[in-house]
Amino acid sequence: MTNNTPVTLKFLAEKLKMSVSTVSKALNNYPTINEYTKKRVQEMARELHFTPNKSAINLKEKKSRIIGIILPNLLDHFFTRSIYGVEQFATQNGYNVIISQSHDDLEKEIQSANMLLRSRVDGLIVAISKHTQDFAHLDQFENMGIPVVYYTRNPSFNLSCHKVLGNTFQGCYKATQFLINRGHKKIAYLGGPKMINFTHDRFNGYINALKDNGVPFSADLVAYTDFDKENTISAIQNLFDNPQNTPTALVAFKEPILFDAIKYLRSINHPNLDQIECIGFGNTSFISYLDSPPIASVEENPESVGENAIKLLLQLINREIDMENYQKVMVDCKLIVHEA
Amino acid sequence: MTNNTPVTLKFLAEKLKMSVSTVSKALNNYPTINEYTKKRVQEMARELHFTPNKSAINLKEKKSRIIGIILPNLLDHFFTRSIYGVEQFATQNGYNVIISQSHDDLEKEIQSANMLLRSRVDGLIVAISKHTQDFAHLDQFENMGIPVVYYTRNPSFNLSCHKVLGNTFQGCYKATQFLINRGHKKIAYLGGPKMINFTHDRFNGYINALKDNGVPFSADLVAYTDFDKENTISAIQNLFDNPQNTPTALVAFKEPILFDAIKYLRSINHPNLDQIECIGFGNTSFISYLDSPPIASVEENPESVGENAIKLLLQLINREIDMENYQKVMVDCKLIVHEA
DNA sequence: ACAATTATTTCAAACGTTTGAAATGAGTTT
DNA sequence: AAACTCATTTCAAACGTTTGAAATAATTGT
Repeated sequence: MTNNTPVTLKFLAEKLKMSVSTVSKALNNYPTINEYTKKRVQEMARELHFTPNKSAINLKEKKSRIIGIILPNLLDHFFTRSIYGVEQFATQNGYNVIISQSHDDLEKEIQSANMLLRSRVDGLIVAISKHTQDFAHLDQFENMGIPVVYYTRNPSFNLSCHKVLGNTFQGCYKATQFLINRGHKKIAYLGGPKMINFTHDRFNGYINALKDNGVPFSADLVAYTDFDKENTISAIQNLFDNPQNTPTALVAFKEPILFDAIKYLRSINHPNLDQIECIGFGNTSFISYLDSPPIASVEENPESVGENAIKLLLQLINREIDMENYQKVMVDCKLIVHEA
Repeated sequence: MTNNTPVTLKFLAEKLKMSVSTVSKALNNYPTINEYTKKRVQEMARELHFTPNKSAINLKEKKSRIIGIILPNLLDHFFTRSIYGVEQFATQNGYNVIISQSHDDLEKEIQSANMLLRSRVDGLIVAISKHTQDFAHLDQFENMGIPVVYYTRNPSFNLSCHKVLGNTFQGCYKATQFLINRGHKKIAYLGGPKMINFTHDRFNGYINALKDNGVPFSADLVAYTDFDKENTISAIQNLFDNPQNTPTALVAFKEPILFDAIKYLRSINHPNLDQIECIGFGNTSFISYLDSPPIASVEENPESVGENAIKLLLQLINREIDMENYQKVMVDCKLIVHEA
């Protein structure tokens, strides 16, 4: 049932014995085209299943109505949820989205960037890989006048770029404050990989909450881990190695890390485990299945982060905001207290 | 720092004082072009950051080197993992991937299909929405000579399409067999939404394993649920409502459903909960955090499903397999027994 | 009936590439 | 010096669309 001649404007024009431009204008509902003509053209187009060729349109219009997203991976629910926000708003505004995973690999990120550049995306939203230090592959876009919005993972030192971030400082502050309010004095902080910049923002939130409440800070109560399990366990061992002076609460960088930590403490039958209250970033749906769930979660509102990123990007694309007028948008976190 | 004149072949040609075709051929490494010329062109291209315009190429070549994926959503790890397989193999073969979520909404699925059609994807991989009964929006592709591979969720009644499926019959058979081998006689089956076709394949796997082992079947031991929590609970109530004649094992359609079930049984303090052995489809990473984890999981190998889908699709695109020669590929499931 | 006005359609160029055919240029051979 | 090679470059058309300007057709006023 395969058609051999593709259905193009030209083909329609020949069928209808009129010019290509009339057909084009009729389909695009130009006011100068006679209503009856429009009807005939549209009917024929429908009948023959005419589908405009986007490549041709892009070429002519010099824009693709595609926006690109580069992110580390799709297995992290933060990112998949953020895409939801992007896609929703993009589609509403007539844009399509190409998602490309870097798998936290710089080489792959460069490849993704190049392919999106060749595809002439109208704008780019990117969460950089763990290893991105050099930004040549991303700067290309701005050099070609294509706006870039960094979201979540961004070059922290660089002020000359547009950013949309979770207000992770505030999230960690809230979490710490919450634990202090519940009477905890020895609150541990388990941070994430040090090269991810907001590890430090969270730490600052933690520190500031302590300070503002007159709770003394102790370096013994701070440890770091990457997402690796063994690493987490040894960090936890450091934090909890002193049985008579053990933390009573824990703020963790991300829930999977927290779960590993809790699991470990259970496995060694930590004496005060029941009294330890934990909070992690993420608000995973799986929490409801855990037997000793965290007392609360820091909800980072990824959909909102995504939505803010695409909103900003569209403003840049439409030149409603000047590209050199660098924006920084912060999305608040919300502390979700889980029912007992 | 925005360039005003875009760097095109023409622009390079003018700079180098040669014709557009020479530049094009030089960049594409034509043998008729002088080596020194090639060097000069390539150098200039690099220097000016020339990026070929994919829309123009697509238009000329009549192919996009893009393959489209439509799937219900990205929150289900089955799908995100399957994408991994697709992307990997696609990239290796010079194809890019556009992912579009239907959110299990038919209208959205139709929109996605149309946009991918306009983008002139070279092939389509699709897992249909729960509500897809009519396939006009997907048949369009085949009518235009664009191959379509259905994966996982597919029109079960339709033999005239290419399919890549998890061998869900075999997976459920294995799970049931495993439980029988462990001495269970009263094994419950908790199925998924009836409109998802492989709900029935799994049921058949269950039934056949019972039959092959001479274990009597009882309709009381079968219940269905969609992904809704209340629904699951009432299904579980039906299965376990008779305290003196309760199942000793359970095979569940999908792990989140299983987790809801277990959680409910705990919440009512079901007397024999400790003896009940459960298996679900999915092999979620979160299992390791559960206190009463399933004894085993049916691993559906989504990466492999994805990889098989893209492999088949590429063969169809390259006309190595005739489009009318409908293929059906089954990917085996693996039973993963969790350590105690 | 003829110009003037308005409605409608068509022309033609452009977007950035690719590619077979034709042209050019530099050597060779006679 | 004419004729022939061969290497290299250029021409020109094509892909499918959009759009301002020009052309044509239909309607109105006088």
